[in-house]
Amino acid sequence: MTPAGRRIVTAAEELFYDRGITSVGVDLIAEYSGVTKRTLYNQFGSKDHLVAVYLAERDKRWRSRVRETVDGCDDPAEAVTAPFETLRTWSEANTRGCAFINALAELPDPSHPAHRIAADQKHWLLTLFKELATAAGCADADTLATRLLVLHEGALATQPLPLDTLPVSTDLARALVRASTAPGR
Amino acid sequence: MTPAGRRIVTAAEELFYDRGITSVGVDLIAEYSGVTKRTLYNQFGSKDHLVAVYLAERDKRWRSRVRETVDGCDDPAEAVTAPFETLRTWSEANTRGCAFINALAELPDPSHPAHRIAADQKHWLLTLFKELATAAGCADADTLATRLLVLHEGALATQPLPLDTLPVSTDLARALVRASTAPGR
DNA sequence: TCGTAGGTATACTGGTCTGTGAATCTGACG
DNA sequence: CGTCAGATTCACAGACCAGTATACCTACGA
Repeated sequence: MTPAGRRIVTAAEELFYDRGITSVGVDLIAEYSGVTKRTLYNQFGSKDHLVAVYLAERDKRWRSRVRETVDGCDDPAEAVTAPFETLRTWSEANTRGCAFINALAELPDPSHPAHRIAADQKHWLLTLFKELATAAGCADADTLATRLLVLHEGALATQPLPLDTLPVSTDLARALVRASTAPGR
Repeated sequence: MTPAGRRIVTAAEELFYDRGITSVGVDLIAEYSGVTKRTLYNQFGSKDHLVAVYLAERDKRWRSRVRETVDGCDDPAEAVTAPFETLRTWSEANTRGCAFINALAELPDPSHPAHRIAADQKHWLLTLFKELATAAGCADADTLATRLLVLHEGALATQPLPLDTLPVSTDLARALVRASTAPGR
């Protein structure tokens, strides 16, 4: 990707997330990234494609943050709930909820690439939870993983509201992991 | 509200939810409800106001459905998770996630009436969970209520994705209620 | 030295959007 | 019969939007 292309994606990430995809026009993105609209179209071809790149790039950044947090855990049981810790720091700069759920809300057409990207992201997180739970020796890793995903998404979805759900979600997630690794079970 | 006004709101409920607020123009709503655009503006003044009415009306319908389900429960412990049962039947005709979360995604301006309506809705559900938990004699009703809310919103948010999270969420919700009313605690 | 890729500058097309103006119609109710 | 609110008809303003056309500039590598 050319330097101009990179600047465009950076601007798109900020504007699309903060103001919504439909509300942000290509002219604004071009102006914001100090680039001509012609360049934007030479690089990405269409707004829809730029939206797809924006989501894919954001997904990539988020996954590497999660991976970092997971790898920074000594205890395998602690690692299972590492994505909740990522969410805590991630939320400091991202207070408009989940970019992928939001994108689905704005782009109802199921054939839009955004739908595949969003589905892939959630599926990736579910699989990660499964793998981490299995590695930590949790009972019924499949159910536990789905439970953790629901808690994660619930905390993320309610983030734009004045409810402060993350601490409670994280606590419950840890309790579930603890319970499924308890010697009694 | 005049008969025409009611038809407009009905059309708006369907179109806004299924296709997104920004993607649906007032012309489409007018055509869909068999009414002139002039009438629409005479009744509601602006699209933003119509959006607010749409959300308020949907909220009203949903609350009465929840109340019905709650009132249909014999066991107070069963009543605590009644909103999850409502969500099950509600989801049969509403597969695009939460209309309020979606509205926040599309309307980033915090001064838009949609924000207040959405916040009120989630706050109402949280309070309901608290009341029901207290009535059922649950320990730590406040924390339990927040946990249930997160599960509810998580199931709702992941609904547009191919994940089938509702059964697992409902099971966990019931288990949490059971645990907090156990004689041991 | 010359071609080419990446970028700039600017004007423009065709369409859609929210919202308004002005005149007319219709039916219920006093 | 007269009034008036609700509704229709239809044209139109003004803004914005995605995407295109054309011409030009610049740096770099064969």
